[in-house]
Amino acid sequence: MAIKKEKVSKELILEAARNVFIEKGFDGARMQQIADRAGANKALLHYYFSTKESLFEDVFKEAFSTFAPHFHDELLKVKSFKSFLVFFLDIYIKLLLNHPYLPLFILSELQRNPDKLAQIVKGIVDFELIQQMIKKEMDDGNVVKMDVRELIVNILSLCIFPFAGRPMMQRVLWKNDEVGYVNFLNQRAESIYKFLESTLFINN
Amino acid sequence: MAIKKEKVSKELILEAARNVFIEKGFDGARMQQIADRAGANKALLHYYFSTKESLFEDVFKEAFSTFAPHFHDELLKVKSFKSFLVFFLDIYIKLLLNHPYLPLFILSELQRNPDKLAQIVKGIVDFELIQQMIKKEMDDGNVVKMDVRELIVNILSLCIFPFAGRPMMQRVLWKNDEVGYVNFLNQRAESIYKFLESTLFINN
DNA sequence: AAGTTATTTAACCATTTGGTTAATAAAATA
DNA sequence: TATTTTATTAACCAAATGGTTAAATAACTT
Repeated sequence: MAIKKEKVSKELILEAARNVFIEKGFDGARMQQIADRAGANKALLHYYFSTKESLFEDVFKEAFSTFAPHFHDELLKVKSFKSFLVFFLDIYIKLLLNHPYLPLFILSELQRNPDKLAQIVKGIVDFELIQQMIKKEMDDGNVVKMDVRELIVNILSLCIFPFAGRPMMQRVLWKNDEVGYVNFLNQRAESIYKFLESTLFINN
Repeated sequence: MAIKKEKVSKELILEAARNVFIEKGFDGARMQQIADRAGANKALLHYYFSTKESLFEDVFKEAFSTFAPHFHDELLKVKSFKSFLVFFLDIYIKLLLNHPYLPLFILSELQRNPDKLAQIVKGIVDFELIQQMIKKEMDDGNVVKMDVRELIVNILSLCIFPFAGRPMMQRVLWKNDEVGYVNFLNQRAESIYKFLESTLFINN
């Protein structure tokens, strides 16, 4: 049986690199494995992306952009923090369901190489507008007063940890029942909202 | 200046291995670096711990035992979920403050090698008693009714994520102000309690 | 079609890495 | 003290790994 030869290109390599790096991390990833998964010769990786570091940086930057919450347009359209929260939880949990390995990948690579990688992704994420918006809602008496950054960390904790901590949580709390855990994750946006509702909102 | 020769032993090697593995992960760790940091010859690592894998497993098991919440005695002594929560947050956040790199280490290694490592740490962590206790408190009307496992995940999220997500959170929300972030972490036990109080407890 | 450029590959290469060996030094034991 | 066991080391080794090179093939240009 002849080996089916497909078009090999920069994009196929990037795609393979994404998979391998996110699965194994920078240190665990092998250029040969990326080449194999792309159906390409290893030298071709160096032809398009000069070094492993450089290829990784491309992957990381893109991954970070995906993972980092973006607020631009929806922030402006929305009329209260309450509806923002509903909206945000919906899209962000959906995103994590589509990219469940991103959190741990981003966080561990960032920890292993904080300065260099932070440099690479500088300016991609910006919480300024959100912070202002929440602050205003607190001043207006719609949201319970607390440290805004703390509130954001709490919300992100509740979103991200179930994905990042899955290898542990699923085992010890769901007795390794994958279906059950996926159900839990699928409900996550609503669960978080319900959980937070009574804590956060005044005049409800 | 003569090089000071100290006693080199199994414990020094383990100590060095702990540091290096937790800092770099299994794939990023180098036996030579562990040897150097222990002030020992590389062959000595293989004398005491036969392979890198085996040395890593020892380190991982110990690290997991430290990281995993333990409930034994305090669970029995405590009279309500409310006081349990106060107690738990205090000791667990203190533990994380003392071992801030553990969460990301455990979680990423567990994700890279779930089955093997889960096998190694099987039985170390057990949430059964806690779940029963919380369930009873819900039935008694002291705690708001919800899925118990979900509640536990929420609490652990709020505890662990600020540490695991520090490389990202500190930059984007604290503008890389280390002192500010450490303050935040130091307050964490109280903050979490205050945040949860209004959500969780009935008749307060 | 001829010439030029871009893509792709097989074969190498130097370095790093986990691991081994055989010999030495230090303790323990008799 | 003599001997046996334990601890420690320098020197190696084979495999793996990121990276290079020079040649071949395919794709454009003219």
